[in-house]
Amino acid sequence: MRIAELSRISGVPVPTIKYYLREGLLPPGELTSPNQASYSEAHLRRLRLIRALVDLAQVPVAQVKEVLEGLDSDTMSLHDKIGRAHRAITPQRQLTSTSDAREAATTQANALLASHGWSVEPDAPALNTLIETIAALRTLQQDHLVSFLDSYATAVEKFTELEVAAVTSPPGHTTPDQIAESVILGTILGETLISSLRLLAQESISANRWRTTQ
Amino acid sequence: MRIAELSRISGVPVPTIKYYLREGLLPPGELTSPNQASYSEAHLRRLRLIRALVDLAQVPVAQVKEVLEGLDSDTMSLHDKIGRAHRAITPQRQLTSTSDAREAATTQANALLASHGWSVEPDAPALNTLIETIAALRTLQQDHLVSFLDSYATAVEKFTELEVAAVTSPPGHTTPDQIAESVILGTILGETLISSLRLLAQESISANRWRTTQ
DNA sequence: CGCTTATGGATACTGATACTATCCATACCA
DNA sequence: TGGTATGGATAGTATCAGTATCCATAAGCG
Repeated sequence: MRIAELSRISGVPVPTIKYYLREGLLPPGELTSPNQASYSEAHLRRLRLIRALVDLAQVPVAQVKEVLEGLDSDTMSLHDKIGRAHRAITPQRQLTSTSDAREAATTQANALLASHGWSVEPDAPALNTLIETIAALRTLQQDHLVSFLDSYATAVEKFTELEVAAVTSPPGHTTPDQIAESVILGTILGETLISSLRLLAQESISANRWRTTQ
Repeated sequence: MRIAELSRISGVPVPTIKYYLREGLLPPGELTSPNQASYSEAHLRRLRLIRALVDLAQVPVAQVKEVLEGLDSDTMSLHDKIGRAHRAITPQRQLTSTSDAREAATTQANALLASHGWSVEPDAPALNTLIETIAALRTLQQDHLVSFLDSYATAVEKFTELEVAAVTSPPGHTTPDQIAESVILGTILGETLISSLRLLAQESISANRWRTTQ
């Protein structure tokens, strides 16, 4: 198919497709002549994947590129591909807390990891976020939220087990490529899914509880 | 205190504080003379709140303003304040799915809400996200993830109950203002917290399972 | 065959966002 | 009393995610 059809089917404007091609998010079409290329189903699928990450999961275009390069690699382990995806969806946050608040939060975060038997790299992107968030909540005197961390972690473990189960026992497809794509989509779009479910649950509970009170 | 001290304690540059003042995120200091103002502990606290929302939760500045205006309102119900916060952290997403995929996803989303007894407004910001995400996952042939939606929702309910408990039975403070702030922080920073915990759990499980395989 | 439309590739432009930088008249501080 | 800080206003900057324009060529139609 040509670019106009790709655009029509996907709903993505032609200039935007050209932009993704320029940025290397989308591999070039197969050239049939110097200024004519044909795009395949794989391009359509890739384009849809890009839009899901950009529009739904709000992943910056440059990070989407990183994720896709990981997906396309055939030397990288699945664990490393997941690491790339994690780095892509975790914004680099500067250290905003004071050093002693940060130290206390670090201790608490490490204790939490240890008590749940989670072993992660000390420079895991999410670890910094966790530490900074704990520090911020403490500084803002919201310690009660922090005290629920452990229960949060327990509930989160359930998610992750579900996800791993969903992905390692897939119904039909089983090529490593497809599994990798499932895992990455589960990681990234799963976030969007959980977030929206949480907000919906909150809205429902909140409506019952606080609609009339101040 | 003066602006230099506010900057020093908070770690936020003076020009940035001025920017927040201009944008109305931070109320003006009390003028002691035409070009001299003094800032209080309340300003420091508000500034920290702004930075937590902007830096940690990645809420756009314009949306932070919305949230704060909600917090400061004394006529708005807590439920409406939460609604503002939800709108602030849910990006307005254009409809990207085809209309029949969207229709199918809508049906499924509504069935999910019904089966969990969640009643939400039909224009709840998160509902659109949920629908679009389901539609995208189906289009990308990731139905197995969709089939776990129900278990996700069950796990999410636990979160929300925990959060409501954390907020409605606070240890010390109980003024409506403080409760509102706690709820909004729980809603927004809770998202950041859960997200980072999920990534950490994933990394740990992934390391054990997929470090060596492809 | 000729004419309109589409295409690939390159380059330039745009609008939004979140700051930074400068200026200036005044005020505090040693 | 002179150097630094301040409030307020205005202007400038960097980044991001597209859009727009151009051009030479190619495809499709009559």
